[in-house]
Amino acid sequence: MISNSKVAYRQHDHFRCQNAALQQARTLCARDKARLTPIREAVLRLIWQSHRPLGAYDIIEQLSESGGKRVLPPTVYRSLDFLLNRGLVHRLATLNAYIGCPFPGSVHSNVFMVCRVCGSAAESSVDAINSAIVATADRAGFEIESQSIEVSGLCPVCQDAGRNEGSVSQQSQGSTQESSS
Amino acid sequence: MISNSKVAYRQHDHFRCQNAALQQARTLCARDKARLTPIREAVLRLIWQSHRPLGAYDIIEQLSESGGKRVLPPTVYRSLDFLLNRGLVHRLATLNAYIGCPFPGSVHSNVFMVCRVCGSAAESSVDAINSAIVATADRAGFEIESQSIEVSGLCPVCQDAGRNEGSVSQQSQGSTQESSS
DNA sequence: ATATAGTATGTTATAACATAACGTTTATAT
DNA sequence: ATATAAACGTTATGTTATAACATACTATAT
Repeated sequence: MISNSKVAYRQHDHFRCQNAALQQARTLCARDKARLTPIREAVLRLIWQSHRPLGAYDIIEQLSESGGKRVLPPTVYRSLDFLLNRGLVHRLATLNAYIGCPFPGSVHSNVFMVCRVCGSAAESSVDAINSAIVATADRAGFEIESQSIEVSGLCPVCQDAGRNEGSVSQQSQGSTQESSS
Repeated sequence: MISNSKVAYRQHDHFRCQNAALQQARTLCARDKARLTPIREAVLRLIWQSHRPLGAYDIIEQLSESGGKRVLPPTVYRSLDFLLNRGLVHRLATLNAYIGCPFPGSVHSNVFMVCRVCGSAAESSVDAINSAIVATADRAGFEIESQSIEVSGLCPVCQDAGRNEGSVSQQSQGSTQESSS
């Protein structure tokens, strides 16, 4: 089992997540002689600004604002492809959104738990799930090449907030960054 | 365990699938006093024309052709919403496509196994997977509301076809119907 | 039979997500 | 320095989905 659920939904020093992710990315790219160009790094940094999956057009918007110059879709989608191929980010199909991988480099099949309220997502890699899916595929004679496991619901923090009668939390899921650290 | 993988990928009397699905839909809708209108039934019928998930715009296209009159997106999306809410069809997020549910009415959490080559998809509901996911969510304190489990790869038929050197199969995944019965 | 309330559908427009195609620039190896 | 490949810029368009409002249909109570 490997998971970031303990940290993803809660307040924490998110700069450490972000910096760790960037450092890992640099290391992995250097090892593979892949070029983590400024654009690619900027995209990765934006994705790691929170634990909330980020849409491609949010990235385009933010990149355009910070850089002064208009960034166009192909630029961002190309960076996303690069990061996806290297396992540095994942795409969440149910949201059309992208999230940083907290443990790149390790081969793993993942479950994403996305909070409907705050939008944060945690990733877990669990052998039991994987082997159950493999067993199911085997029974069907199906040869697995890739998989997507996404769960939507309420994270622990938003469950508590709900019990305390909608007082706290309920972070906007809009396109701009907020302290979801 | 409940699955249609034995039939989904292989040649079979698909009219029986289609008719059974329509009959079940009528029964369920009657029971729930929900109106399975002509448009909704036509959409469901199109979705059940094969075991391949069908895109919304494919449905729009086919409906427009058969009806003589242009059908517009909201019409189809509204029917899809109806069918989704009743559990008569599922949406596959990784494909932006819709597929008939072979066992509506029964509460189940599903794995979809989508063949990359022929495009057919089978659905299985497996307790072991479900409980592994529930256990994972529990460990994270996450409350599940919905889930999406999609596996892509090769179905048994296309594996065989591949071994026999790309001779057979390789059905087009285009927008028009073909014998995927 | 008629009013009415609710549900379903028609219609126009646009939002949101993604890629094709081609030209230019930049990095890297020789 | 030059050739090559990789990355990026730019224009255009493809694909999926929904908002908003108008009209029509259906069921029900009177």
